[in-house]
Amino acid sequence: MRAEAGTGTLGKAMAVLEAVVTADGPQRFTDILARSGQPRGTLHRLLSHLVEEGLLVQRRDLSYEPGLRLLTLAYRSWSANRFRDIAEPHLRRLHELTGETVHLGILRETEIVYVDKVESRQTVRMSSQIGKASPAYCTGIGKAALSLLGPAELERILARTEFHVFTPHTHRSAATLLAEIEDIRRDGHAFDREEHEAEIRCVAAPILIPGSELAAGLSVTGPAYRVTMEQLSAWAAAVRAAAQAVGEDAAIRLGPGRGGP
Amino acid sequence: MRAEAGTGTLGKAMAVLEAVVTADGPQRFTDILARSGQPRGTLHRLLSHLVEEGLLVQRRDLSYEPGLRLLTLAYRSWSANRFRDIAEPHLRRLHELTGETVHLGILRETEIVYVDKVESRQTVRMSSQIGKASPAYCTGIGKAALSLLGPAELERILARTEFHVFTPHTHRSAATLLAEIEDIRRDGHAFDREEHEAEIRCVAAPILIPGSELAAGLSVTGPAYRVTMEQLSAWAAAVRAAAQAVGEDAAIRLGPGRGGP
DNA sequence: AATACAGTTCCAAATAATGGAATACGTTAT
DNA sequence: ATAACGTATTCCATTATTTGGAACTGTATT
Repeated sequence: MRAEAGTGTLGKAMAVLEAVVTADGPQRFTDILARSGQPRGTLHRLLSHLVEEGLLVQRRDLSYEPGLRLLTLAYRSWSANRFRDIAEPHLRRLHELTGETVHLGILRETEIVYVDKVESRQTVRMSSQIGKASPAYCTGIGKAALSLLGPAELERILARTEFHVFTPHTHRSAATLLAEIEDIRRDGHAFDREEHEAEIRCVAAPILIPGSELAAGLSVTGPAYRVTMEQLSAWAAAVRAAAQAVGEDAAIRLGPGRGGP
Repeated sequence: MRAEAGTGTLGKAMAVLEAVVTADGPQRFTDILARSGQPRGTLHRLLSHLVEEGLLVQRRDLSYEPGLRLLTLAYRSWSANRFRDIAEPHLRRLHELTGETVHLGILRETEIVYVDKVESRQTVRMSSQIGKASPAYCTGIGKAALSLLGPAELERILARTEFHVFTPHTHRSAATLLAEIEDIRRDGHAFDREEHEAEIRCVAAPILIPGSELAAGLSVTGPAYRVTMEQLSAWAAAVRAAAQAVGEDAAIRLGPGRGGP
């Protein structure tokens, strides 16, 4: 497990929590012991505290799994998120125009976190993937959001990015990515040319969230067999317009005062 | 703010986090100072740690709001939740049968937390309200789940319950609730007769989650103008059957070994 | 019964948290 | 300009919590 920063006890607790949450099944004490590298005594107390707080639950067989408190906290913060609320009608409109799935995402470090989604097919899980985090360097919204950053911040993020190769089209280094980011700045929109998932393409545009120093974006995504690059290019103007509209709405309704993303 | 238990530093941090998350807008330092009752120095360090961990975000105007890490953690634990996964097809089947909204909920202390939902109308927010917590004593799933508890646990929960009156039909005391819980144990299903929200009724059945010591339930909910008590009674057998099926599936696929809710 | 393994408890030492007070910052009023 | 105010931040000696190795308990396994 990664070394935790200068966040003292809280950092350790969160690292342990993360270790349990990212594992695929219930974790026994020894599993977590190995994953976390904490000494036995310390880990035991940490786990008790996490259970007492409802962040973890202990099963009858003593193994640990995520507790419901996380879900409740996330629900509260999600439904109080004014930025998402403001963006929603614009996402809907874009979905009606294109018939394809529309995403709203916010950049956090090297990842893009999806905070809303509008889609046709009802087959869907959760709001399918609200809260899901994907690498920024190989997703449309991610690259769009990166294009908003200043040089120093961009460099810091890229230095931390691991260029994992997902498909033949995935960027393999910062060099090619930086070149594309130049294009994105010029054009005002970004494409995902099957870089993260094969057979999945998207066109995205950046949004600056006023008040917070957050970089966000929205996108239209579709399967390659149905959505050609020409089709995406044709939608680009509408995507830029929607992003712009969200930004303006947010500037008015969030501003420096009450309420925020 | 409620006094935090013996969870040391983590408890304080979570209390502060909760204070920010439950507030309706971004909170300034002084707001949180008043709400949390922590001394200035302590609170300031706590907030920095929460921000460093990504649990809070600080805006340009210095106010604090929920960070994205909560959403990501919740997403991971939700999508890895095998109990929800197992229940899902049964919820879907029940939805197809009734045409009304179907919920899956798990009891946590005095509240029922919704962990999945299947509904027709696509107008919906988030998975509308996954992660939302409602009082157990006035909801169908809540009362169904309470009926699974032993006397000691039930008493402990009821002692902590505040009987807030939401509608003319809301239980006003433990006495009437306990009487109804007897009925629920006998019948195997529970009704919500517009007790939490006016014009909203539901029929629910309890599920015992094996492995965890969790009490859960599922329900069919509809608006009073469309769903009569007779209709709900007619659905009760199907709801019981679905709950039973989820329980059996879970017993097989969760068991004492790998994987869990 | 003996052995191995997993989880829990203990406690002196180390460390991080504490919190009151002083300081810096930004804003509005004089 | 300058003063006055409200707010956020930093400081640091004290204190309480965390730390973590080791001993202990309980439960399977041979």
